[in-house]
Amino acid sequence: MVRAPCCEKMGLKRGPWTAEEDRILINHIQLYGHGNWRALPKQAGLLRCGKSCRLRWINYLRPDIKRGNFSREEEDTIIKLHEMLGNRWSAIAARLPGRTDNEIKNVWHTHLKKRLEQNHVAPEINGRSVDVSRFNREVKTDPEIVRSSNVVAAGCDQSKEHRPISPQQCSSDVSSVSTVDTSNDMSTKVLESDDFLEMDEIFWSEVLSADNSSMMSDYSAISTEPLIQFPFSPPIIDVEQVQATNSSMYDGLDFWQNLFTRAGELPELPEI
DNA sequence: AAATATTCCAACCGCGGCTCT
DNA sequence: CAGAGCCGCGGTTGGAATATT
Repeated sequence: MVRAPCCEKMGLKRGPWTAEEDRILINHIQLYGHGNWRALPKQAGLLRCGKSCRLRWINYLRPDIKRGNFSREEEDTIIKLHEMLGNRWSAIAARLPGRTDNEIKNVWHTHLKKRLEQNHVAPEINGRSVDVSRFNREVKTDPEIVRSSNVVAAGCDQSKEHRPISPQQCSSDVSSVSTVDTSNDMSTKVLESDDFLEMDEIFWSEVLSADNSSMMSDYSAISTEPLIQFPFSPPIIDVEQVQATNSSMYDGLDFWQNLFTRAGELPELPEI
C-alpha cells in the first residue's frame, strides 16, 4: 500500500499555532465535533493537516486538560505505571485524568528518568520529599513558599535573589512542593501506589470510568465521546485567553466554566 | 553583559493497527 | 479477503527560555 504523506507539504502550514488558528479549530470542534480529522482542516478552513489539528486539540485545546506542573502524586503514579507498562504513554495518560500522553512523555524524559537514574536523596519541605531540580526551579523562586514553608532542603539559599520565573512556571501550580493539602481535590486524585501491582485491565476500566464520571460531572455541559456535543450554543472562544497559559484562569475548571458561561455570537463557519 | 550550555515542551514524523469498502 | 484510508501512538526535534560561565 502506498501511504499518502501525512501533510502535503505544499500549501499546508506547519509550526506553532496562532491564536486565530486555535479559535477556528475550537469553534469548529464545538460545532461539529471531530469525526474525521483528515477532513476537518478543509471543513474548518485551516491550512493544516488533520494530524496537526488532532495533536493541537488533544494536547492543548481540549477543555478537560489539566494545566500546570505535575504533582508529586502524579509523578509517583507515572513512575509506578511506567514500571508496569513501559513506554505506553497513552495507557499511562489514561490513568491520569487531564494529562496527555505527550505531556507525560515529556515529564518522564525531563524529570522522572533523571530522578530515577540519579537516585538522589531528595530534600524535604514540611516533611515531604522534593525533587531537587524542581525545587531549585520552583520553590526557590517563589517568595511565598520560601517564606511560608518550613524549608529543610539542602541547597536552598534563601538569601539569594529570586529569579524571574518563566510563563510556564507562572502558570504552574506548585502542588508538588506546596504545603496546601490537596487531598480533597478530585483533579489531583491518584491511586495509592501499593495497589498497582494487583490491578488488571478490568479493574482499571472500572476505576477509570468512576474517576471520569466524577471528573466529567464537573464539566457537565461537555461530552467528549465519541463527538464533542454541546447542548447549548457555545460562546465565542477568547483564544487570547486560551493561549495565555500564564494566566491562572486557564488552569483547569475555572477557566472553562468562565468561558462557557459567557454569551456570545458564533462566527460564520464554512459549510460542511 | 555577553556568550555558551542546558532545559523544556510543543509540534512533527513515521509506523502499526483498525475499520471500511 | 485484500486494499485503501484514517487514527493513534511513541520517538524525535526545533527553538524559546533559562541557567551557567
